[in-house]
This record gives sequence, C-alpha cells and structure tokens, in this order.
Amino acid sequence: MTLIQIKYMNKLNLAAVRCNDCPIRHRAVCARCDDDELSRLEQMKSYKSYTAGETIMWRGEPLEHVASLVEGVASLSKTLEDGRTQMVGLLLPSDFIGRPGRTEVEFDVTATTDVTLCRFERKPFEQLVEDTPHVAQRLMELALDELDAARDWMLLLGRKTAREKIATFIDMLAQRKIAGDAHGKHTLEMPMTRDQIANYLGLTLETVSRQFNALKKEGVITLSGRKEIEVIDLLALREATGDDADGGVLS
Amino acid sequence: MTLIQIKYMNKLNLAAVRCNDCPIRHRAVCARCDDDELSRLEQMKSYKSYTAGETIMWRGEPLEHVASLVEGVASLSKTLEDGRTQMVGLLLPSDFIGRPGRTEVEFDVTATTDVTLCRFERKPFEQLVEDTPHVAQRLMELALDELDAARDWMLLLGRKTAREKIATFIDMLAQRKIAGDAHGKHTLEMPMTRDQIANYLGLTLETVSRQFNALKKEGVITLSGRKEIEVIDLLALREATGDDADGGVLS
DNA sequence: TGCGTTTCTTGATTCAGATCAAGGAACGCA
DNA sequence: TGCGTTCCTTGATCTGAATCAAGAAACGCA
Repeated sequence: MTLIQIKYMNKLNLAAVRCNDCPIRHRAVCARCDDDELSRLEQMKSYKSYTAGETIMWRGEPLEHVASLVEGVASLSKTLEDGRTQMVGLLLPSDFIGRPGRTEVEFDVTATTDVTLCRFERKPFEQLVEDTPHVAQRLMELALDELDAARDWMLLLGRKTAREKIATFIDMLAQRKIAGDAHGKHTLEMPMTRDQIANYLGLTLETVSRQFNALKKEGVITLSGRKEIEVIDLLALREATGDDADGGVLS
Repeated sequence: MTLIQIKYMNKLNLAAVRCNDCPIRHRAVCARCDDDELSRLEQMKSYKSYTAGETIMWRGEPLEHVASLVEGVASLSKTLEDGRTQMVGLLLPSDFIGRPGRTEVEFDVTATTDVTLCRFERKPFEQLVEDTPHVAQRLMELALDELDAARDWMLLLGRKTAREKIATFIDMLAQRKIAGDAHGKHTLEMPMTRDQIANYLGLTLETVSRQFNALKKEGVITLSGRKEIEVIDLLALREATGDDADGGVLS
C-alpha cells in the first residue's frame, strides 16, 4: 500500500470519526468532557484539512474559528517589517489553536505537514467554555503548558549557541516522540525543512545544516534522507543541550 | 518627605490594606470577584515583602504559595549549566506568580525592586479556583496575556538586533507605563540595572550600554542618573523597534 | 527511469555582538 | 561631605554565526 493511499484513508476515516474514536480524545481540549459535554462538542465540530505549506490563519484576520489539531504539525510565527520571521510555537496533535476572548488572529498559523483540524466556531465555543468548567479547566492547562514551553524556548533563543540549539531541538523531538522508534532505536522523522528549523531556532538554514552534520561527524546522530534522524548517543546529545541537568531523568 | 519615608508608609499601609482598597483590585486574579468571593480571598491572604535582589522562589523548590504582585517589579529567570541566564518574564503589579496544579517552582523568581506580594497557600487556593469560575476565568486571561507576551519576546530574542531589542524594551516600558509621565513628558524609571536588562534581552551589559548611548546620541532619548530615561522622539523609537507597524496605533 | 525542482551541503568572507580591559560616574551610608 | 562600593561607559580585540556563492543530493512527477 502506498503512502498516498494511507494518507487518503486517514482523511476518510477522520471525516466521519466520532469523538469517542478520536485519536486526541484524551489529550485535547475535550479531554475531561463527560458524555453530555462531548455530544455538545460533537454537534459543533467540523473537520478541515490543509496541505503542507498552506496558511491556516493570517495574523490580523478576524478569529472566526478555534480548533484542535488532530493530525499533522502546524506552526505559529511572527514576522518583522523587513521579513525576518521567527516561529513562536510548534503545534502537535491535541494542541489548541486560537483563543476564546480574542477577536483577531495574533500569529500566522501555517501547516508544516498535511494537517487536519477539528474546528469550532468561536462564538458558540466561548459560550461552551463559560458553561463547562471541564473545558475551561483543560484549556487553562493547555495554555499553561504552552507558556512553560515558550519560556524554555526563550532561554534557548536568548542564550544557547547554535550547537546547543540543534541538540535541544533533536532532544525535544525525541521526547515528544514525534516519530515512532522501531526496534528500540530512536529514529525520528523531522517534520520540517532546514529553513523551517532555522526559523524555529533563530538561526540561518546554513548554520542548521552545519550543526546537524557536526553532530553526525561526532557520531551522536545519523542522518538519512532529508528528514530522518537517528539518535545514536542520547547522553552525548543531552550533554550538548547545555541544560542544567537538575531533575532531568533520562526517559 | 524623603523617598525612604514614602516607601515605609506604603508598606505600613499595605500590611493593613483591605481588598477593596487594594491598588491592584481590578486587574489582579481577583478582578472579577464579587464581595463574597473577595471576603473568602481576604481570609486566605497574607502579605509578604522582599527587598531588591532577594530571591522569592528558587527553581525546583516545592511550590507552597501562589501570589499576586502588589507593588514593585519581579523577574522570572532560567539558567544554563554554565551560568548563562535568561530572564523569561517580567512581573509587574497585578501579575500572578505560581501555577495551580503544579507542585514545584519552575523558574527562579527574584525581586528586581522592593516587592510586596499578596500570597495564598497553594492548596486552598486551588480549591478556590475550582469553586469560583470568576477566579478561574481571570487566571486564564492572565495566563494567555503572558503567553502572548512570551511569544513577542521570542521574536525579539530570536530575530532582533541589539538596537531593535533596546528600542523595543524602552517602548515596552513606555506602554506599560512603568513610571508616571510628569508634565506630558515620557519620563520613565527603568526598574533594572544594565546587567538585568541584558539578561532580559539576551545581550551583554556592554552592548546594552552602547545601544542606550547610541539612541541618546541620535536624540531619540535622554538619560539622566542611572535609571531615568526620557523618550524624546517616540516615532523614531517605534521605527527602531523593527516591528511590523500593522495595527500599531500610537498610544 | 530520467529530468526538473526543491532542498541541502560546503566553502569563503564579513560583521554584529561578545569578550577582555580599564577607567569614571552615581549612589548609599557614615 | 566624603568615601567605598556598585554600576556604567568606552575602547580594543576576537569570534560565532550570518551572508554570499556555488554545487550536489534527494525527491516528485512524467
């Protein structure tokens, strides 16, 4: 079976999926909902898919929908006057897009890979948040998790060297288990191009390439194809992140 | 009357202050509370003061209190293995410290100036959050505002030049009206030393100093004493931030 | 299977900001 | 009012990552 057929099947399945069968049922904004609440959400939701590279929302446009990311990877980014851009968030399945109480989109939201969203109109969703503490609570948790992640990223952007940034990025992919690790190996599929990684890490694509290859030369990782990484020496990788090891137990 | 006497008076007053007379009554986590909710908070609260430079909480220690910042400026920061540090948040009056649902402090919290907190024990406060949607709602808004601020800062740290960083910093101080502007002038008191500013902006203190003086030489600002800044040419300052002007109306 | 396009690598050079190194000014306290 | 300390400025030099510039490899499609 080809990849394309698999993708197509996923989409078919998702279009018809019921909340109880949803892959992100227990991590998304609906995680704590009981059956009643879930059926209310079920009536409001609609799926929408985007292909890699498509813009999902533009900064400044009216915020008409909020959504949970069901499959794929999306990114939030901001741009300066002269075009320099910085990715300010990486959205993975179960992450929430949009913010109740806001009428305008604050960041450009782009599909990094093919993406499927479970969308809700903002107005009715806001009402639902007011009515159901379970949703409000979960939304709060998701926001606070993102805040912690944003602050870790501030340390990276402000103080880490290029090498440390790359090591941290790979380690993050490994931890968030972006890809399965077949036969006990830490094989990861990077969901982004060198250019996108550069925008995420506050580097240029050349520097990203050089640092990947430096880690490869040192035997810390292997690279095959454009997007596949295997972590050979996790300890060395962690060492290279520059992070204070306090409380960090290898997972 | 000397400054010291004024400070002393503030503290005396605060120790006895009732919520309804509190300077942050309408912006802090209690902003939406009705009288009943407020009196419940009133019974739980206790004030605690710290002098400039003191550490309020250390990363990794158990999180026993959450608090609203009543007066002064505090900062959140993270440190790498070798001591490089990055400030990841600047806390001003009405900002909230700590996170219900967490048992451990995530960042070092330091008093940048003399600081007074309105503290609550975490456990009872968590209970209160569950009971009172008004508090939960406000907490959510505060968290989301911080998330937006953190993301703006990511753009700054990842992509802005030293000059743009300094201009953005001054502009932020002006917008958050950290100091009063007597007789229509934008006179600001910087609450931090050059070294702290450097840690906030991901620079060194020498670069901070140079860029301040460059803007002074160009007539954009004046500097007097160590901490006083006057913005002479706000348009030029905004220009120097590098930000996309979209939707930015001068305030 | 090959061909065009996109993405990645590698090298040479430049430059912004870090680092190293003295002074000098402002402030707090006696 | 002066004196010690802390904080700030300014200069000289260095360096990590950006920029400029080709090529080479991988991928997608016919």
